This record gives sequence, structure tokens and C-alpha cells, in this order.
Amino acid sequence: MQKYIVISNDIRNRILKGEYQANQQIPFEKDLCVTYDSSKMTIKKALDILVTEGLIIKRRGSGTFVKDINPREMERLSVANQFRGTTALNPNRTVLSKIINFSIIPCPEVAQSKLNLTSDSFVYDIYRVRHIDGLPTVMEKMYMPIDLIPGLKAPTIEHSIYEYIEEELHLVIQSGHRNISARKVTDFEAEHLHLEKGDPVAVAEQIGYLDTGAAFEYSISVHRYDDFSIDVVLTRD
Amino acid sequence: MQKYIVISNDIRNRILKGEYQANQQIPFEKDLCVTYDSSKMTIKKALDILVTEGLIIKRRGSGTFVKDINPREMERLSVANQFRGTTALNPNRTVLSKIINFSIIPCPEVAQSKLNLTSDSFVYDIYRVRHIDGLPTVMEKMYMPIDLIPGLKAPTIEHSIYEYIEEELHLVIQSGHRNISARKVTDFEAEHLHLEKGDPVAVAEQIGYLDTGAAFEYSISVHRYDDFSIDVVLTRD
DNA sequence: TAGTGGTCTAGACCACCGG
DNA sequence: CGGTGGTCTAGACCACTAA
Repeated sequence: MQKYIVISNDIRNRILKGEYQANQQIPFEKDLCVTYDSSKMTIKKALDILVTEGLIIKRRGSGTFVKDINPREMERLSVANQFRGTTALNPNRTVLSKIINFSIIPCPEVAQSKLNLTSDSFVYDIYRVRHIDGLPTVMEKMYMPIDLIPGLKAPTIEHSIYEYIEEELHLVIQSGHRNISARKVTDFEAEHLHLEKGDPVAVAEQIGYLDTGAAFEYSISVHRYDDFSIDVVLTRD
Repeated sequence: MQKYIVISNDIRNRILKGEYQANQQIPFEKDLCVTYDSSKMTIKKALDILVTEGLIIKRRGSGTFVKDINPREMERLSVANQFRGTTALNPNRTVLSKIINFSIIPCPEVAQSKLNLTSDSFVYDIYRVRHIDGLPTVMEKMYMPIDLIPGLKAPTIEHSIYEYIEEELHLVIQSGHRNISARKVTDFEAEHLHLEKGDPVAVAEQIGYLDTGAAFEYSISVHRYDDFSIDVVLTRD
């Protein structure tokens, strides 16, 4: 494990345990260099991780301070801006899917620009309802290039596609570009999600990337409004 | 302007102009060191900015590659995960507010944990409808500690509070922690937002921080569903 | 003015990928 | 095995803050 990760974890734990409290100043980088027997650059890198997580702020000329955050709020932060599938996001719940459609088609126009493909490429066309602890919660429309993700079968789609990609194909999922919006549920969706006509849904449109830079997924997830929430840490510049 | 920012901007522009195309390999860090007359660490820092923006990916042992992104998709990315107020987010539109409530009260329980205050601290209690180009678009409930943000007056609230904080008080807004969800509009909100009973709204609950680390704002923004959308770049690890 | 964090360097060593 | 990007160092200089 790299040094800056270890240091970063250690300081994060001290903050979460309350050893460094909200609004309190933490030791100077110079002193942390001694504490952790590291160079200034390494300490800076460790602290910068906590800055992007939103736990601390740094002020040139003054020092480094724990943000003015209630301890209960802190735990959410470490998972904000992390890319996880539905299964991984609900580790203590059962996630199963009912397949509405599973076929292979030429890449439709709507997905061409997202996946950077042309219509002569083939993609899986997947439409499924994801049940969490038995309750229909998300409807997911998904396009994946068959060249990148070979061998998809119905049983996989009923469970976790991401797990298949990582554990069976040994590919590495690297990042996702997601757009969040809201709208009214369609009648078709309402039926599957057990919602009333015109109820709200949250829509997450997403492009997923492998560590090769290749776009492997374009999906539109329609979530019941009472089971959707996402945390984001935003910064100036 | 710092060297790594200049380099980062230059490479971003080359990608956006198509000089470095989707899926294409860009020069090795070693060569970029020569091109930009910089050290390896500086080049790495410049490239890492583009990685977190979602434009490129790096593979140890292989090189650095432009992500498999359609050029049209790229422009959205540079503003993802940026913290802006409504006014700054709509630079070409007119943003005005109708005040529903503006008073000073002891910090209510709902905001105490968010702002890390106790009930003996006073906060502004602001409730306003934000009109964008004349159309009611967002209803914003906002609590701000009067100690941190002194001198707020009604005319300021009708325009941009963020501008007042930065340009009049010369404070620096540093980051925000935001939670996004969706629900049905209340009857009261429907009236002000010109929505029908039960229509969807997107809810952005947010804590804003100054560069001192102090929480200066807790707000709940209720957006018309047809004028709300947010982009997020998510990563593993 | 002393001391903070920010930038930048030159160079060492390492983990990983490809031929 | 050579070459990539990743980590880490020791030290220089700078911009900024606070007393």
C-alpha cells in the first residue's frame, strides 16, 4: 500500500474518531513530515485526498483545518463521487432483476454518440427491472457493445452485470459520466415500478468507461423517487 | 498562472479541437516534459486534472489515451462537479427572486447539525422563488448564520446572495456538499412554481462552505423537473 | 517578518505492460 | 526486457497570512 494512502487513511480515521474535531486545526505539513517520516510532497498528496473528499480545507499562510462538519455528515462523504453499480451500492440488500428485453441489435442512434459507435456495430439491448429486497425500484435500459463485453447471458443479467465484467472478464471499470434529472413516470414504467400515473421518477443517464478508456455502457436508469438519492461534493474551480 | 494549469489547459484545448482524438494516444509524459520544458511531476499534475475531468485515462506501462468520448459530450465535462449558484449557472439568463420570507430566527433543529450550530445562534431564514427569464423555476429555503454573513438586506436576496458574499464581503466560497433527490411537489410549491398537483420536483439539499472551512449555508432547493439536470463524473477507487 | 501551504525540479526506485 | 506511468525524496523558491 502506498505511503500517501496510508497517511490519508490514518488522518481520515482521526477525524472520524473525533481526535481532530470540526473546525480544529490539524498539525502543519512540516510536522506531519516528521510524524510520518515523509517528504512534503507526499504529505500534501495525502491531505489533498481529504480536501477532495470534503473533509478538510487548507489555507496558505494559516494551516489546515477540519471542515465545519457535523460528525454524522462525514460518513456520507467518503462514498460521494464514487462509481458503483446498484448491487455494490446495496451490499446488505438483495438485488435481482426481471428481464423485459434482452437482444442484440445494431447500435441505435441514441447510443451511437454516447458509445462513439456507428450503426454497423452491434450492441446488447437490455431492459430490466431491478428489485431490491423484493420491491421493484429501478428500471434500467442499457446498451453495451458486444465486442467489449462478450458472452453476456440471461442469468448474468438477472444478477450483476458489473460483477460479470470485473470477475469473469477481468476488465477494470474505471469511471462513469452521469446526468441526473427528474420527470413523470410513463404508464409502462408505472406498472412495473408499482407507481401511480404521473408519479415522479429520478432519471440517471450514464456512460461507463473501462480503464482502457473505452465506453462499455450507455444506460438510462429510472428510479422510484422514494428510493433515490445521490451525494456530490462540488468545488470552485 | 501556474505552469501545470497552463499545460493542462493547452492539452484540453488540443483534445477539444480534435488535435488529439477520441481513443488516440497522447505523447508520453517523458516527451511532454521536453515539449513544455517541465519536470515529470508537473506534467503528471497537469494530466491528472484531465483525468478527474473525465477527458483522458492513463495506463501504467502503456501510456495516456483520450477517452472514448464523442466531441459533443466533452464540453459538459469541464463544468461537472463545479460549485456555482443559480445566477452563475445561468449567465445568459435573467435571475430574479420573489421573497416569501426573510427573517432572523434562532437556528432551527433541522439546520443545527448541518451548520454545526446550537439553538442559541441566530440565522437568516430565507424563502424565495427564483425566476429565470421571468419563469418561476426554483424555490429555495435557506439558512445562513448572521455572524458569518452580516448585513444581508432584501434587495440582495432578490438578486444573488453568492455575489454579495464574494464581492461585498470579500469572502471566498470554497465548496458544497449536495444531496439530490426527487419527490412530488407540495400544493404550496405547485402554486408558486406553476405546476400541477403532484408533479415531480428535483430537490437539491446543500451545505455551502467558505475557504475558512466554516459552513455558511444550508439550503433546500426545489426545482421544476423540466429545468433541472446535473452532471457528475464518478470514479472507482 | 516568520512561517504556512503551493509549485517546481532532478533524480531515484517501483509496478506494470508490451514484444 | 525496455519503456510506461506511479511514488517518493530533498530542497529551492514563491504567495500568502498573521502577529
